[in-house]
Amino acid sequence: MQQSPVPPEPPIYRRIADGLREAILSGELRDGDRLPGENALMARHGIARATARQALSVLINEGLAIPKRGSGVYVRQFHPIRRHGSRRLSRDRWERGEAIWDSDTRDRPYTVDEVDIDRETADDAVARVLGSPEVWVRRRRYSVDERPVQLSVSHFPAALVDGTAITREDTGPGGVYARLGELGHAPAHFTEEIRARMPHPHETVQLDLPAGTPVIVIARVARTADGVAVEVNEMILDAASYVLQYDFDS
Amino acid sequence: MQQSPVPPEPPIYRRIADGLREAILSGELRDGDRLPGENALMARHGIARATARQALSVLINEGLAIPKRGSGVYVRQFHPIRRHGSRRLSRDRWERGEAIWDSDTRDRPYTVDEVDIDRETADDAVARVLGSPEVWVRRRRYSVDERPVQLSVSHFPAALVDGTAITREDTGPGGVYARLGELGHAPAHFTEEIRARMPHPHETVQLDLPAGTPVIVIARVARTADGVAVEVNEMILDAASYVLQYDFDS
DNA sequence: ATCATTGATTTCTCTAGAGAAGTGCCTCAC
DNA sequence: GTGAGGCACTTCTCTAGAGAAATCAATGAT
Repeated sequence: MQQSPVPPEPPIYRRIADGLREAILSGELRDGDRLPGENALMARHGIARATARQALSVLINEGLAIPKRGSGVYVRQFHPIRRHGSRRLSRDRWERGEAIWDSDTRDRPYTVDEVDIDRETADDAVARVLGSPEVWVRRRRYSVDERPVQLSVSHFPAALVDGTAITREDTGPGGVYARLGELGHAPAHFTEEIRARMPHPHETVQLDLPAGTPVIVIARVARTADGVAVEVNEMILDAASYVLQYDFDS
Repeated sequence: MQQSPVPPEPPIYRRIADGLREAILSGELRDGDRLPGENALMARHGIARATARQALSVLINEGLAIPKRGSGVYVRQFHPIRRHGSRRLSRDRWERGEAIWDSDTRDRPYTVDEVDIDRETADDAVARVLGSPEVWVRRRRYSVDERPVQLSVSHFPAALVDGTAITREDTGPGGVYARLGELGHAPAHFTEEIRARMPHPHETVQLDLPAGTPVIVIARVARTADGVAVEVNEMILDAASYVLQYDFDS
C-alpha cells in the first residue's frame, strides 16, 4: 500500500474561494465588481448550492466581498478616514505625502446622529481609573457621509461635572474639553489603549457592519496636568473606515 | 387572516447562536468550557445538522468559540500582551494599575523563530517614504510561550546599510537601532499607522490563527532627528494577543 | 509499565432539493 | 412620460442523509 506524504489537497469550497480571492487581490476584479454568484458557481463547477455558498462565505467573512440579497455578491472597498492621536505632532508630517496607506485627504465632516446622556454607576475598571463609582455618561454615534463609523461612550466623575453643561446635550462652544478647562481641570495627558476584535451584535446593528468587518476599540483616558483622570472614553470604530496614526519621539 | 406588523423573528440558527452567545458573555460558560456540539443541538432543537453547524459558525466567526475537530467546540479566551508605543511616557503610568484592560503584567520573553533577510526592490509606498527603491528587507516571526503572535517586515534603504551588520542575521548588541546610531542615523521620531482587518491566508497559516480572529497591522516609520526616514516596518499582530498603548500630551 | 489497536464521538465536507424574501428590470395601462 | 404590476433572478434558510478525518479513551498485547 502506498500511504504518501500526501499533500492533502484542500476541499472544493476552499479551492474555489482561493481562486476568487486571487482575482480580487490581483486586481482582476475591482472595487464594486460583481462576483460569480451561487448559481454561476454551481453550474461552472458542478457542485451543490451549499458548497457554492460555503465558498462565497469564506470571502465574505474575510471582508473581501459583500452579499446583496436579490442582487449578487460584490467586491468590497476600503476608503479609510485618518484619525490622529497627537494632533500637535502629527498633522503637518503626514500631509507632506509621507503616509504609508491611502486615506481621504480632505477632512470629511462628521455628524453626531445619536446622543444619550445619563447618570450611572460605572463598571469596575472605569470606576477605579476615575476614582469614582458615580459617573455621567455621554453616548454618541458619529457618521460620515451618512454612514455610521464610530460609537463613543464618555465617562466623567459625577462630583466633578454635576450641574455643568457636560450633563446637557449641548455642551457649548469648544465641547466638553473647554468646559473641563473652565472648571480648572483641563486635560493635558492622554492614554489610549487599542484592541481589535469582531463586533458584538449591537455594534453590528448600530454601525451597520457587513460580515467580516472587525472593530477597533479605543479606551482613552484624559488626565489633568496633575495626573487626575477626568474622562474615560471608549470608542468603537468600524475598522474598514479608519486608519489610526500616532507620532512620538524616542 | 391576520397579517401582522410582523416583528420578523430571526431565523432558527441565529436564535440558537444568540442563546449560546448570551451564555458566554454572561459568564455562564467560561474560558475553555465546552459548548453543546452539532449533535447536541440537533437533538435539543430538532434541527438538521447543517442548521446546527450554521449556529456554531456564527460564534466561531465572531471569535467567541474555537472548534476542535474530533473533540468539540470550546469557549475562547483573551489574555493579551501589552505593547507600548512611546516607552518613555508609557511604562511607569500603566504599571500603577491604571489600565482599562487586563493584560499580563510580567514581561513574557519572546523568541524570534524565523528570520529571512534579502535585498529587494520595494513597493511604491515604501520606496516613496524611504526615498529609495532598493532596500534591504528583514522578515521575522515572534513567538511568546511557543505561540506565534507577530510577523514583522523591516525595510532599510540599501545605500545606507549595504555591508553593515543590518544585512546579517545577527545584528549584534542593541539590534538594528544601535547599528543605525553608529552610522550616524539614530532614529529619533516614529510614526505608526494602525489598521485592523481579517487576515490573509498566509497570515492565518504563519500566525496559526483560528477563525474569527482579526489582525492588527502597524506600519511604522522611523526617522532621524533631521527627519530622514531610515526604516519602514510593517507588523502583523494577532489581534487576540495584543493591547496597544499610546501616551501623549495635548 | 508501555505501546499499538480499536471503537465511539466529534467536527468537516458535500449532495440534492425546496420554499421564502429581496432586487431590479421590463411591460403595460394610463 | 410615468407609475404600477409582474416576473426573473438572486441570496437566504432549512431539511435529510452520508462518508471522511481527527480526537480521545479504553482495551489488549508485549
